[in-house]
Amino acid sequence: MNLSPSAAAGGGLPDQPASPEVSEEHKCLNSELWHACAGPLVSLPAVGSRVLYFPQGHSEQVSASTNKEMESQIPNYPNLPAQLICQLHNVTMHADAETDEVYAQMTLQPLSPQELKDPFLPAELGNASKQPTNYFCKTLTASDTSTHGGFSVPRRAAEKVFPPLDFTQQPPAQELMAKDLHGNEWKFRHIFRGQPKRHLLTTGWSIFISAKRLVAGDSVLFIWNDNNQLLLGIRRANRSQTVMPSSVLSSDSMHIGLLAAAAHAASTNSRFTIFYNPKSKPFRVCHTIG
Amino acid sequence: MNLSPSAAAGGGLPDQPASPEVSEEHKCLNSELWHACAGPLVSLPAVGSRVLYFPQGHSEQVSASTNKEMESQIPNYPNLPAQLICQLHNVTMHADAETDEVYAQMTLQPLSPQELKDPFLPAELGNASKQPTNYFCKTLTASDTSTHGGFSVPRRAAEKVFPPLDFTQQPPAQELMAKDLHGNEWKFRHIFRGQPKRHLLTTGWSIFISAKRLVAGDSVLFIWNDNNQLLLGIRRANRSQTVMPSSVLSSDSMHIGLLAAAAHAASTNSRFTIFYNPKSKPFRVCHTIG
DNA sequence: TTGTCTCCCTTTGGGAGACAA
DNA sequence: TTGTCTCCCAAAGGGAGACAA
Repeated sequence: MNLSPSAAAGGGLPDQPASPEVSEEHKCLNSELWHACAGPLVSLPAVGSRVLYFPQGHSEQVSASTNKEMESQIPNYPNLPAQLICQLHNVTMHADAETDEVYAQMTLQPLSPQELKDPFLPAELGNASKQPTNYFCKTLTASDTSTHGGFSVPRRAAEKVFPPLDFTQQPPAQELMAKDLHGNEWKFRHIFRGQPKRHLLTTGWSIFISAKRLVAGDSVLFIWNDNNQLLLGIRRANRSQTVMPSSVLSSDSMHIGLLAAAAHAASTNSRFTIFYNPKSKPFRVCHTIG
Repeated sequence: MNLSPSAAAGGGLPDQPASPEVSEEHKCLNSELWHACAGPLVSLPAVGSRVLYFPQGHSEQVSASTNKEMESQIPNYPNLPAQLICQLHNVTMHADAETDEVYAQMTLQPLSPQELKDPFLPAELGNASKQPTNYFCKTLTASDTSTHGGFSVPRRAAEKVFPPLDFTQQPPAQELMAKDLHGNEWKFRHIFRGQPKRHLLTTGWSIFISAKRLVAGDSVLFIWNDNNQLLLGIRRANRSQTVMPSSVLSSDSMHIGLLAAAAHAASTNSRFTIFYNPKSKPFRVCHTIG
């Protein structure tokens, strides 16, 4: 049993350096794919804009997503207001190495009272999330994820997003290459066959399904980027939460870390970094006018 | 492809409640299995004893184990000494849900100067880790982990640890049930066959190997507990580190959380919780005499 | 004593059209 | 239009002894 896409039949997984985390920093994750995966309700504030950050809300969200409960008291952070008005210095888009779920890393800097008095013209006011048009998203059926056979491509989706088939061939078929969020390539046979005729992805599909551990109810989405590359993203259905950082940090440290980092930044007006998971409860970075 | 042990051929995986983390708290992980997995160099301090805790060392260790680098400055914790003399209030043994690697959760309380003056008689001084005798540990070979065939049991190990076979049968064989660190049961066919004769685990073995994602170089260990149950633990070979808590906490928060929790506890003499991973660099909870 | 190989046969599962919702 | 089924055949894989380190 070989779950890696580097296996014979599947697409070639490029050799990974020791730390995938580091390598990911170096290449830019496709913004349209990120937004397509995040969904139409998610928008990222623009760099330079002012945002409201709620440390307590964020802490609760992390707590919920890791299924951890507090074991002891949380220290009080008298310097930590319920909400911080911050300037957004940096946003980078990421995808979890295990699950392909998208998240963003943001560098925030709390604004001093003086800076808050400064006039502020928001450069772009709430730039709505630009959902790409040249894409399709399909929720996987039991047949799509079964071991017998491949993926049934909705007709309009195939016609809109996949390169046109050569219908002089019998049957019409081609090889598709698609890059996932980490830049790994996956190879699929795209064929138009059956009675009645329909578009299917066959060879390569089941390797993708098992490598990404997709099940019926999860969604896949295909999209073309500006660089004429086919991209492939995932939206996982909600399911029993994974319990992530066991054996590394106690839940106390996790909570306190988040609050302490914000408190320290607030008292020194220095930058701090948060992870924004668009899939959690409504996150509390909001656009605001200074 | 079904990787769960609840599948037809394998042992029955008991129904899991929504949160495995919580359920694990309720049952007591077998101490001998924990120590066998942790190895002979690891010993846990006794509850009530005094220990030295090095927050900075712990922080660096977590940093190394998660492959995360700091993105911004760490605040200074003026109240946080380089080492804290603490009383150990609680120790619980755990195993990572993903990897089965053992770790311990400890509740520490920094001692006040007054308490430090109190006479202190260590109840048990450095109780050496009690390695069980009725156990064996084998490093898996390429054959043990290949898809063709099962697990070759070293002869003495099988005779010492497995129930004796009925040699009047031809071939002698029995069914073994073994519980892993999470209490899940795995079923194996134990047979004595071949030319020359040897002990083998066949049916059920490959399901275990793929479910636990074991590879050649990893080790398995079998042990009997007081309750007459066969237990099954894992020691993984060192390999490229997993990058654990991505998309949950920034590395900054992780560092700061650990230090801030210790600093807060130190200044208030309140209890705090740490995770002790015996596999990392020598950890810095040391026995000490008050 | 035990790790690897190869052989044999069962099981799994890709890939096709049939058929029905 | 597309989800599921079944059929057919290729590939994967378990379980056995052979053989050698």
